[in-house]
Amino acid sequence: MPRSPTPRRRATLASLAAELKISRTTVSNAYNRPDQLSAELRERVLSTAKRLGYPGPDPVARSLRTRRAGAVGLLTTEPLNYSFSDPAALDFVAGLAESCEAAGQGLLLVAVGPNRSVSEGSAAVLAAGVDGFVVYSASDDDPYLPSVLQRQLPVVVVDQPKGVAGASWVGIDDRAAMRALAEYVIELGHREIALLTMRLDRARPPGGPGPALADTGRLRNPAFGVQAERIGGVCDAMAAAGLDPGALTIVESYDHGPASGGAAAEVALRSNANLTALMCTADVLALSAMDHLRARGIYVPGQMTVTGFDGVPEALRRGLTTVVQPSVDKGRRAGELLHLRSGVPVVEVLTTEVVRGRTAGPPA
Amino acid sequence: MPRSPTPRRRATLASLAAELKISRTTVSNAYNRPDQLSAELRERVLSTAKRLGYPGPDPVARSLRTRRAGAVGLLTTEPLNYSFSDPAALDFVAGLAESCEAAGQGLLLVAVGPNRSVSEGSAAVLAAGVDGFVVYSASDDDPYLPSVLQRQLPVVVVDQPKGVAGASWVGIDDRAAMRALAEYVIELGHREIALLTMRLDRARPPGGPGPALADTGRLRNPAFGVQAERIGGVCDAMAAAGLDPGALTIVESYDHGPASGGAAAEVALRSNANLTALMCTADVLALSAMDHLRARGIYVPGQMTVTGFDGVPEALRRGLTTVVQPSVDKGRRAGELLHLRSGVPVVEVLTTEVVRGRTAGPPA
DNA sequence: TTGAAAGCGCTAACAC
DNA sequence: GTGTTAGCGCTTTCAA
Repeated sequence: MPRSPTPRRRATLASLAAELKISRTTVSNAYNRPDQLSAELRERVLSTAKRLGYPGPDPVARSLRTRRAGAVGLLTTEPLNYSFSDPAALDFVAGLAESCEAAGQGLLLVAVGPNRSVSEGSAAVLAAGVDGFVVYSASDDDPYLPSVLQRQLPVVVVDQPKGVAGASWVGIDDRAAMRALAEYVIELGHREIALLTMRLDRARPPGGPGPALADTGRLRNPAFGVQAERIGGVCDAMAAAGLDPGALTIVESYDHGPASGGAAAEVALRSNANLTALMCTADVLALSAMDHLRARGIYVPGQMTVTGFDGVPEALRRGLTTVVQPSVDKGRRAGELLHLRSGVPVVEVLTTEVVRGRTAGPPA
Repeated sequence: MPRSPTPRRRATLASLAAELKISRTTVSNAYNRPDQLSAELRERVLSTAKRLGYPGPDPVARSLRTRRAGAVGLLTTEPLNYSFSDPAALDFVAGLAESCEAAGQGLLLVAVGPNRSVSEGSAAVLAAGVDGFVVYSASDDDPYLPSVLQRQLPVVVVDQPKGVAGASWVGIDDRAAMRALAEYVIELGHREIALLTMRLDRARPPGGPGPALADTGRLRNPAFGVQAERIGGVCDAMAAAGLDPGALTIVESYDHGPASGGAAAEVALRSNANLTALMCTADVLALSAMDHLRARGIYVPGQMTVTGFDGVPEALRRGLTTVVQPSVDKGRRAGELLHLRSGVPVVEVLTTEVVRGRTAGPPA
């Protein structure tokens, strides 16, 4: 079965030039600088290319020569379906993708995840053909961060960890935002408050897979700064109101599935039957908690106040009282900082807004 | 401000070798073949590398030399947040990412979207440093497909278009699956049926942005084969039951936002007040339609039967009668076929299952 | 165990 | 408008 002009060896720019008896430069120009040669010659080059099955300049070779990979690497802590199951994370990626697209850059999802060992993951980071990295919401002790830094490429950290030397940072003031929300809850009259958080540390807590009362050790030294900040914000508000932050019931949800919030709410309720408010560090947690409360016949906000964090569409639709943060902008901004490649690390704090929905009211 | 050993010029493998007065081969081996040199020497190489700030072999140069980019390109028709807003698409990407990860390959989201012109998008495809492409659910006349093919790399098409020469294909038998579902609906006694579809063509329909009764022209020659197949499946079932497929009310939803299904349902109801069943070519459409019906006080399934397609988690949770397709597997399989790089195009049809939920019943 | 030589395919200076 | 030259940084025979 003769397959049309398939030379045994793939055509290259050089072979095309030889065929046409012109220089490689001219062929290169035909692709990259159309104005540098006559239209006829260019046409002749392009048509010969088609005839020879030359696919155009090899991207890798070009990258080597120009020192630009044309892509941005995205490092996420969690496996993809996991991290993207949170609409806020998805919005972030969408924003990042948008800015990459506008800059003509690809977005490389670096193959790091639970299927591979840390050394394999590091190898993937070291082997990524990119011009810079975006690190999304990693723990302070993320095992891949050192490899990213080793590359000596521009890095933008989103959300956490804060203070990575030489890297830009984009995020929000989690502590202040959460404090503002907590102040509102306290103002409503709540005194018995529980806080449902996402994981505080990379290491699994001892007590099994489900949500559990947060371990003091984990609370004291959380690897995920964002959670720590949000907890801190609630404590700040309590302290400012003359309440004892130590009385706050904190439940950590290590794995986040669609029902984690409900399970965490259950743990909180069991731990303290007098609770009147459930504050959550993520909307997905709050929404799930609300579902659970409804199933248990606990009315929101009449019997229980529930708040979230993020401002994902479903939360706003359902009237959740929450902090809205600009997730898409975060992604966009992160990309822009990378594409700027000014070299100077930038810290950018985006604004948030407390949205008073229909899920917070005075305690019964 | 003296920044630690920052040579004016970035260290390279060659400069490291020169510094150590050993050959480049040996340095290369220190990174790639630890067994090819003594542990001490390797240690010396690595520590000198650290001292000089050498980040390890340049990925791009290595790719040029080894002829392997170490990444797979993913071409999606829709902008990211758009295509990922469908959980089925997200599952697909998760599956693909998983197989890439297992193969140690990165996943490059190619910068193609509405922010860039077609020629810019094509340039991005031509410039992507990848070893192969996955094309996800593109239209028959997708403007980037030719560029993908031009690259002469392994290609796996997912869902549509079918029959791309030289490319593998992974998908399901949409027609048979939809037919089976329609047979069930007809069997229940439904005669007045509407079908709500996703977009049938890349070009916007004339009648404005919202869902509209499908244009005959678009129906006759849909650019999105999957929709065509699913429509065909319903028609097959009707014809087999002695019904006139021409009586089917078809509403096309060009843009899909979270409320599109409801809007489409409204169009269908207005067009035919006697409808007793709303079949949808996607769960997201069906779920939104159900919300709309509830808001209108139309009881499902008592007054209206609703069916979906895909089997996304929320649909199953809500008891939607639908076709479950293995979206994650689709992604995984697509990746595997690419990593196989056998060269021989493969066609792989995954199995589906009709799930009889709580949203289909006999007509009132 | 190490080294020398030979490119991978391309583009950027610079000359003509 | 076109060609010549010189690498980009690396790996891979092959030979020592």
